[in-house]
Amino acid sequence: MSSELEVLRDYLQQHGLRFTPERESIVREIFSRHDHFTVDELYLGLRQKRAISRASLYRTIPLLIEAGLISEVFQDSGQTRYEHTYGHEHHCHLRCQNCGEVVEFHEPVLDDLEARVAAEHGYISSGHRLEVLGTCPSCQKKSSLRN
Amino acid sequence: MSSELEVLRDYLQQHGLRFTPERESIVREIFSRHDHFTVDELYLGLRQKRAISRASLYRTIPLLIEAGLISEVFQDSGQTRYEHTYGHEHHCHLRCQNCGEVVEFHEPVLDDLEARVAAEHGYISSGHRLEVLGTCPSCQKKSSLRN
DNA sequence: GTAATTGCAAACCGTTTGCAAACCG
DNA sequence: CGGTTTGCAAACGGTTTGCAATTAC
Repeated sequence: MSSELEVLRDYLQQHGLRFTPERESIVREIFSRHDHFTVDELYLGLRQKRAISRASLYRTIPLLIEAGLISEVFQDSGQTRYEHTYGHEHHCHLRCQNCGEVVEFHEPVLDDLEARVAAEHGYISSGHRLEVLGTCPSCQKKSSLRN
Repeated sequence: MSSELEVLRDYLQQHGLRFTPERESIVREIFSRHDHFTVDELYLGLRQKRAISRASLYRTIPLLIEAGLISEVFQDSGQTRYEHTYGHEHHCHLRCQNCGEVVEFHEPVLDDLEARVAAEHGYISSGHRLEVLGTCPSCQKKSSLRN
């Protein structure tokens, strides 16, 4: 069981890339937060510790995805949101269309369904993304007050 | 059972909006194609019949989504892809990460799962989006040839 | 008649890229 | 030392918006 930094180091080495302090800081920052972040939020969070350009963030993110450390979660009004996934059980998202609140849930059934659907069409599956949309309890209250 | 144009007309009327020839053409074009289109593809398709500005397309699409005629399918290298959904059974997508091929499939289990997951968190659900990712048969062959 | 809609062109904004200096191995 | 990485600023491309003319109702 290796840490995210070891995963990064190994990935870089295997691809003839370099382990730089910038890349280390980015991974540290990403694994210190537990939210669905945008590149800009990451930039602002990092800025307090070490100045890193947005360009480097944009260049690093594809590497981290390739290395299996993070993944795209969804699009939020034009911006992509990411989460760290390495070391975490796969999960899906339940999102309130009104306020944007996100709840994570785990449904083992989906793994079987993924494999079955893929097989039925001759595909080899490599993952799935399920988003359930709805209205959260507190937004339900708010809208019932308005009526 | 009403047609897509009637749905459009009703939606517009109920919201104090106008039924224009442009909006009619857009809906006709969308329901004449059976693919996952981008705004630009729609623009090029329409252009042959009636010139409509991209601005009008961008302004009309949110209305059609609100009216329940179309929905976003997924992001494809920066562009949003849509499909017409009115009159069609809800389905999900199996996508090849290599060539982008998309297969649609229907899994009734997901409707139950959607309702159950939502209920468990006090949500009222309004839909779900599941994307299964993998490698299609023909891309599997290609990659086995390379090795 | 009057408010909604259209097309145009400019603005917007997240993301990508060319380049020269800095730096990892 | 050589090739990679960085930061900067400019470019890019999809989408949004202000405005004046047009049009649905």
